[in-house]
Amino acid sequence: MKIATFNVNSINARLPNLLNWLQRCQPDVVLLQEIKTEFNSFPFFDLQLAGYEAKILGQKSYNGVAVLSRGKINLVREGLPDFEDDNARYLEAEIVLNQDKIRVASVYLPNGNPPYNNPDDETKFQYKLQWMDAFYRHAKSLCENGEKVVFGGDFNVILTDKDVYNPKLFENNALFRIEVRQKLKAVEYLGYYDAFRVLHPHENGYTYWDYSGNAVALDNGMRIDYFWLSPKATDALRACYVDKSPRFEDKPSDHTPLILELT
DNA sequence: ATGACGGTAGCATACCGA
Repeated sequence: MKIATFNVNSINARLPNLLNWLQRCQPDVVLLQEIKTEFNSFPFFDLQLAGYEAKILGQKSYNGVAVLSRGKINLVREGLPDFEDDNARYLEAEIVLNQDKIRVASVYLPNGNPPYNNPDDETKFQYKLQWMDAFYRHAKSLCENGEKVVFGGDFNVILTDKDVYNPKLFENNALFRIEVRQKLKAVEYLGYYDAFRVLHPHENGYTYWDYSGNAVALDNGMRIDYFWLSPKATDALRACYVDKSPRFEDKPSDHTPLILELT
């Protein structure tokens, strides 16, 4: 089973790029982030023609997450439990494919940096920390039932120095501050595995390059998209790798897909 | 310190992003 996570930075702006990539990659399940649209303007029909059913938690202009699958999708929850959230950032589903059943979630963490015109405003950072606490609590409740759980998405956290091209530049950035790294580490200590890092201890694994500053050519990237697997899912882990190809196409997202293969 | 670049809303410019 091939599962992908892809922050598309608007599904409607990205549709040709996304459809070309689906055709090449042929994933069974796709977790999308930043679809930036509501139900009524989501391209269900184009995706159906490409062979995918879709469940979405949409939002106009910002955020928005989706789960695509070639098999049946049973919606489990929209948003994190016991957490009031104005933003569409979490969608959990049960996928049944070839008599295999897994729980997947498309996850889009808050960025957490202050607005440019108010650099001392910590409101967004506090929201990010609260969001991560709610995610931790939910991840903890799921790790106790021993099933295959796959959290995939844009976690907006640079875990270590190795996960960014210039750690010094990001010292005070909300993606790299010690508070968020500790909170994501805490999820790992619950018993979840960072699928890419398990298999590739030395590669940088960048999944994001800024649009500006010739970042792709200079490989000025960061690893902020992850698959976090429960122990049962990790037992089935066969491969995890970055597919950089969509980043070189016309009108790319600033992220590129991370691919997971389970036996 | 600022801008580089891109998307959306909605029509000029503000907001968001990582």
